[in-house]
Amino acid sequence: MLEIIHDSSGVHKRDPVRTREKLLQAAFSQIHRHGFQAVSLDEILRDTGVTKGALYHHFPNKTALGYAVVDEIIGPSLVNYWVKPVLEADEPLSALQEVIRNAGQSMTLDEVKLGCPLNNLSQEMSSADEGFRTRLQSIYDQWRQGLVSAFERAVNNGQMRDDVNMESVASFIIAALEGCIGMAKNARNMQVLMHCGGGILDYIESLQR
Amino acid sequence: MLEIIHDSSGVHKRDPVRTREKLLQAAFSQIHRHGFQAVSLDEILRDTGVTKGALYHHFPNKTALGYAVVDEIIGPSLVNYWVKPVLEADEPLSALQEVIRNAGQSMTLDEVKLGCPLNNLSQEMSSADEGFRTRLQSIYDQWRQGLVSAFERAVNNGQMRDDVNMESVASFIIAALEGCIGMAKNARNMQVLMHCGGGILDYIESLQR
DNA sequence: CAAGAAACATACTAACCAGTATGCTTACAT
DNA sequence: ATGTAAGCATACTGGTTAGTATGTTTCTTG
Repeated sequence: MLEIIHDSSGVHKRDPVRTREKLLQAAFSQIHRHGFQAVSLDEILRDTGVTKGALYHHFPNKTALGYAVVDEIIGPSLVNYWVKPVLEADEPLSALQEVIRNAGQSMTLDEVKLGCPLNNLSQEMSSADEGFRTRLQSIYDQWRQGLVSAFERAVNNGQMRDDVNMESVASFIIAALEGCIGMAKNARNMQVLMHCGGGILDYIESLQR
Repeated sequence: MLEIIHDSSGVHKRDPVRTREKLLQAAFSQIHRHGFQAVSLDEILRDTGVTKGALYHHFPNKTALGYAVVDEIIGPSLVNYWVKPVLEADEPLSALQEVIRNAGQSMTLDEVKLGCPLNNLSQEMSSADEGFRTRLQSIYDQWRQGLVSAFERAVNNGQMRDDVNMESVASFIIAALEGCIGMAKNARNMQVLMHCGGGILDYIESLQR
């Protein structure tokens, strides 16, 4: 009666690496939108066209899928976007300001509404699941340590004041950034993001010498 | 066979006001710990000893209970703790610093682990339920407007620089505060809270004249 | 090419949870 | 005191969800 019209090739090619990647991406997207606990595995399966058997072949349970999203997507992309450019720059403070400005300008309202994946997950899961908390914490640690070593270079180059506690400054900047995005997310307002971001830029400016 | 040993008086006194209050408090506590969506109504009923019939007599559904927690508990307590003292003080900037210092010192590690109820709920619910978002946003608005009018007084008294955008400053301070608490919550670490808080205090100091 | 393992597919289960139906009890107004 | 409504109690329902059981197909390797 009904022809099989799916997969035009007529052949069921298998690509376990790609299947796993599709699951990770769909899971990330869903988690970003709804939070980990509110995510339905069935929804992920619908999004990807993968079946339950395949999902549970690649991941032992929902939590493991969440961990993989943190380790393989959220962590690397944050380091890549926020840490690496600052770490590699000749003028770390200016580079940091540039990254922040760039984020503020390139972010769409839709992205603002979703908030920062790292902060979202932290707030949701840190008290519910220790495995999430430690994984997310290690991302924050990388971020902070990246800023600190960038600051050390800036001080050595005579580009930055040396009368500040670099750990404190790094923590404060990260916290302020997450706070700004969270604020703008709730307000659904780009201007709030810009206002807050401006405060951070001013603060960083005050570290320059 | 089995005597009724509960309620020693032997009489079932009714106190609808108190019943409602118990539900609100238990709901607040559960929401603070687990987030709104993860809260089980059955758990609230267990905590309070109230039955499902009573709960649904006082609240039409779970969402309405959540709204009431925001309107009647989270909002008032935030205004009372963070806004009123600053609004009434002779020296608003110093008063704000004092409130922040006080919060940092009086907060226990357990409280830090739970995070800020306002921020927790915002991050969780702002994209999931518009009713929550607007209610929480109006709390943030009260806070911000409170700070702005405090700043206006400070400027008029010659206690504060007049070359800053007060809305921006207020937004930035609130965002930084929430960011700090969120950071410390995930780190489960009082020192992180103190470091970040120190950054905010320094920033406020830079507004003084 | 055969055999075993990896990769998937389908159907099912058990638990949980918000919400409902229904009936009983206390309080209050007339 | 009595009728009526507010306040509360209990049992149930329908839907959803993570996870499992079991079978089938594709791939790899000797």
